[in-house]
Amino acid sequence: MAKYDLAREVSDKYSLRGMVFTKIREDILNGIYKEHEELKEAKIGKELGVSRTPVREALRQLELEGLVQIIPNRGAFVTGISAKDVQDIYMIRARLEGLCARWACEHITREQMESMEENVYLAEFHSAKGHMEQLAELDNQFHHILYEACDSKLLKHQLLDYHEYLLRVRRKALGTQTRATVSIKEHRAIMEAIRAGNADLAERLASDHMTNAYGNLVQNGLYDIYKK
Amino acid sequence: MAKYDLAREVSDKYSLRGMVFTKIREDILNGIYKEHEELKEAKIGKELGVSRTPVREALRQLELEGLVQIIPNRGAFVTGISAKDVQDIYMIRARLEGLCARWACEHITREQMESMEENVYLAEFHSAKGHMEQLAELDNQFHHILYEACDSKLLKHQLLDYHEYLLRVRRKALGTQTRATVSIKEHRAIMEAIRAGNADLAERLASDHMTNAYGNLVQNGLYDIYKK
DNA sequence: CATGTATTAAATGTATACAATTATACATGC
DNA sequence: GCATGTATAATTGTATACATTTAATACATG
Repeated sequence: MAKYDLAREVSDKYSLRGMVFTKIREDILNGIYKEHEELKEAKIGKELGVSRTPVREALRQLELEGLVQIIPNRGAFVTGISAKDVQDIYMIRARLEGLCARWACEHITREQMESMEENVYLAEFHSAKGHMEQLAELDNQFHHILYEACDSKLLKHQLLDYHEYLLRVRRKALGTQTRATVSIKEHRAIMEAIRAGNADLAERLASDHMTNAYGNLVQNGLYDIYKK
Repeated sequence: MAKYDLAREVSDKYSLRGMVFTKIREDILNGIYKEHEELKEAKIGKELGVSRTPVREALRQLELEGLVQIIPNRGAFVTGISAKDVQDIYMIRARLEGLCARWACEHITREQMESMEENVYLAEFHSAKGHMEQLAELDNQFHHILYEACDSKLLKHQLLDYHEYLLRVRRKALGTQTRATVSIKEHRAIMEAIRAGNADLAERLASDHMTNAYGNLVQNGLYDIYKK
């Protein structure tokens, strides 16, 4: 579980900078800081009880994450995620999750395979029982296991980026029971393709899984994360 | 030309931090700082005539770029690019350049299309004349035009990242005349597919273009950028 | 001689002070 | 009334000082 945690190696959580980074990041992803809002170093530092230095460093990092835009001598502003951005990310992920599934066919360990199977079983169980709360976390976990299993530091890093970027969007999308049910079926199909070592099938299924998720998102009008 | 420049919007070049960021980045990519070498804030600051503050900020950003690893309370170390990393990047790029070409079919502007055509003509000309020096830059330019034409901020950003990451590798790979000739032919095919609006073909050609480039790289034993 | 420990040195982490830049308010001129 | 210019305030950019942590060294001990 901790093994597939969202925690990123980068930006240690125990330094002030790391904490500030994580805090601002979450506040942006949770909509506490709105699009185009200015993030003033002194104000944030005061709120968190730290000096400007760690705040500055955190903001500079968030710039590279694409969550804030820094205009020299002006300040840091929250860069919103547009509807097109969301669409682009899903299409990009469709390709990359496909590639990830393909590589997982070759590189998945016995332990990871068992984790994945267990994840699918659990999801099916909770879905049948109507425990919707657990499903979001299980969905998270499924993808993290997949990212680990592809055995590519770079691809994993990239997919984690996008995955976290869309956290808010995804939470809402999985709220609808029908999508959750379908999603789990797709997870099972992907899992079985990987277990069978069928790379072509696994790639196609994982890719379609993303396309379908996005289709569901659009269908429910949830594509604009700042409107709903 | 300037329009398709390598310059990144992020990390302004005119602040000290931006300059330090760019400098260290280039020094790593050019092999001046070797793999696992420690980058000490005070030393670098002294060499560049600035204080530790902009150096620190630059290092923290480079961490997110994946070029350095920062161990808390220990220091910043150059993270090398392994042979597997290079392979992974080419495979990832194969997918993403394909997607990029697909989107370019729909979104390319008349002006961009003309730039691309001109680029191919010029490359063919210089190739025939044996002007190898120009080809690397033209190859750069071709891909940058493509990244612009896809009209996706996110995809462009991602591909630029990988593209710059592999700068050194690519320069060497294009050194062989045979590959340069083939590469230009592939550029022409991609260009014509985009002009014809054939998205499926464009995607496949752009994807294969990457696969072939990597194949050439391996064939010439250039995959380990730290050995050769 | 090897090993463990205390001391010292050096590096990073953070806070603060100062400089440079930008935004705001208000006055002045047309 | 509107534009423009200037003074002031606020904010970021950078440098430096201090705190904390880690690494290195010397030395004592078995």
